[in-house]
Amino acid sequence: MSTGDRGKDGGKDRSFIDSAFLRNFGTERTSSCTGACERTLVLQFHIQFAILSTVRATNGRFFYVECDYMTSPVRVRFAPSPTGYLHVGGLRTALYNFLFARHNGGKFILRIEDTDQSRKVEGAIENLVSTLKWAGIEYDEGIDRPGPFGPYVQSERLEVYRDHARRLIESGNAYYCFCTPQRLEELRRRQAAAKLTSSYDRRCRTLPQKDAAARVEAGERHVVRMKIPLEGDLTFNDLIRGDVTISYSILDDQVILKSDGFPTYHLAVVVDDHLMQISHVIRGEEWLPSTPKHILLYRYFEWDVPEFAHLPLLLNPDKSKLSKRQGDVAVEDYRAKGYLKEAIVNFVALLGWSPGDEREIFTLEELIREFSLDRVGKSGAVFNVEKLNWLNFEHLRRKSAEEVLALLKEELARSPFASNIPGDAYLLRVIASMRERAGFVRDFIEKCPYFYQAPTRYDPEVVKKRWKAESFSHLQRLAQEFARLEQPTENDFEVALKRTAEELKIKASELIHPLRLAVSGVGAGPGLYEILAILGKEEVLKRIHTAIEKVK
RNA sequence: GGCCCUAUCGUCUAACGGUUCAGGACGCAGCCCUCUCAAGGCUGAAAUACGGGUUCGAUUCCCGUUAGGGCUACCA
Repeated sequence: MSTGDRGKDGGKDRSFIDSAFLRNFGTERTSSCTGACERTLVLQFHIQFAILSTVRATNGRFFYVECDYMTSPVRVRFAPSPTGYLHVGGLRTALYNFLFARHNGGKFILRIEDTDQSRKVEGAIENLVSTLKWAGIEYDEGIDRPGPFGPYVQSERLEVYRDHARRLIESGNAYYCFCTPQRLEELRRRQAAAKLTSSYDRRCRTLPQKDAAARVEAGERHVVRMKIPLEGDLTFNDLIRGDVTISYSILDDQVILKSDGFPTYHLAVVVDDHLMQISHVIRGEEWLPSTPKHILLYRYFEWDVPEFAHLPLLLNPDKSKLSKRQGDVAVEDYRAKGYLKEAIVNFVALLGWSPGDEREIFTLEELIREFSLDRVGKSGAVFNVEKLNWLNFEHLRRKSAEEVLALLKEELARSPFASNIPGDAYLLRVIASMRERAGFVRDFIEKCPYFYQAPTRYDPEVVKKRWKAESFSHLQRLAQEFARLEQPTENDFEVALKRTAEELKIKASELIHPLRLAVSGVGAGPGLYEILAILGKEEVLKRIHTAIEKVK
């Protein structure tokens, strides 16, 4: 919990606080505790639903709290730059924003941050959008969901940023800079050689505004830089980390408008977040150090500052920031590998957030119901595929047979058995028998190809272990028994097999194992009688005869 | 280098100063079940980085050390 001071408002304290808190503490508590105590409480409990419009002392000791309940003050956004694929870290950021919005009855916006022309990748936006939608993360406003604050693509808003840059120059909070990249490069080299912290030396900051304007007018290449106060520091509150203080002395006069006329992230994010009425900025921890620059911009524009929540990073197994080279990082990769969206969403939600009790399996709806920022942790989390696999298994298990059937048919269409896909009734029986053996949909094919095709080879290991010299005659005899059955069920097969074993004076397992090998080619799988019943008498007999000929 | 953030089993985490031999989950090992493989059940190994404080009492609060990460661009 933290203070949510929204700044300049004529001395009035305006904090975001939780409506539930207000209901609980609003009237009764205020009159039963001292002003100082109440104030502390309010500040500690601040959350997000209502604006505290008045906090004033009466009879010298008590505070009364009045509040305006806002209908739906929460507006959050996911603002990726379209550089190719959707990173799992990005998916988590998007998910947390989405969950936060839905949980609080707010809006979730998708904004594309494509202000770096050199990093633009063809088709990246489409891919981003389709992956997000696949995962079930639906946004209320965005590229293809028009809203009142569009356009939602930054490259289509260049005029807005230029206007705002101009405003900052006029108010004296930014200035034109004509330093060439060469000079800056040289500057950095000298600073490095002298073992100094590299930063812009602010040469153009003191240029007379008139001269600078004239040079711009004359067409001289330039950028716009924001002014950082020469001394002091800035403390802001992060919903996840608490107070963070950063000294101005280490901040650069950041470029906010590039020489190509595009804004940098810092300008664009602040302008858009304000114009789009974003209430909470929930983003990756990599932005924590530059947040003071953003807050400074809000102040320069005289805008209210939104709440900030910086999410811990996702890590590689070696704890470095999750990146390519150490496994897959694209959501698309996991999708292609056959992971269920339910599993990925569940898994990613648990990387940094926990429900507080011992539940592990969540649907998206349950996550919406349970999610809250104050149960988000502060430390980075390693992306651990083992647990994702387990979650995939759990979510697959929870799907109805019909759902799995649909998925299986899609998978079969892409498989070697595409030309000969069995009917639904048959597939349903396969699904029932393979359920607890399948972690992925494709396991209903790959772990039991014998349901789609007679074995073409017999696992040599199993042959060695289970196939005895007598097995030929035993199976011969068994085939004769089976041949007499009419439309045999699982139980009929079992009874017939046990009777045969008795007559042969051998243990049932001496028939079971060779038979399993004969019909499936492998040594593992569902119960044998289940397999037999699914395959059917004719197929079983055929496979027994083939095995007798081919196994040696 | 400078600045910022972080620190509980191998991994994800719970514990919001006190019924904690630090709980759960994944993974791992063993046992049970069993026609195999799974699933399931039971059991086990496994953690508060270190050092100082504060306190009657610290995983929990403070400081330092160490370690890891992030940032340090006319990239986001």
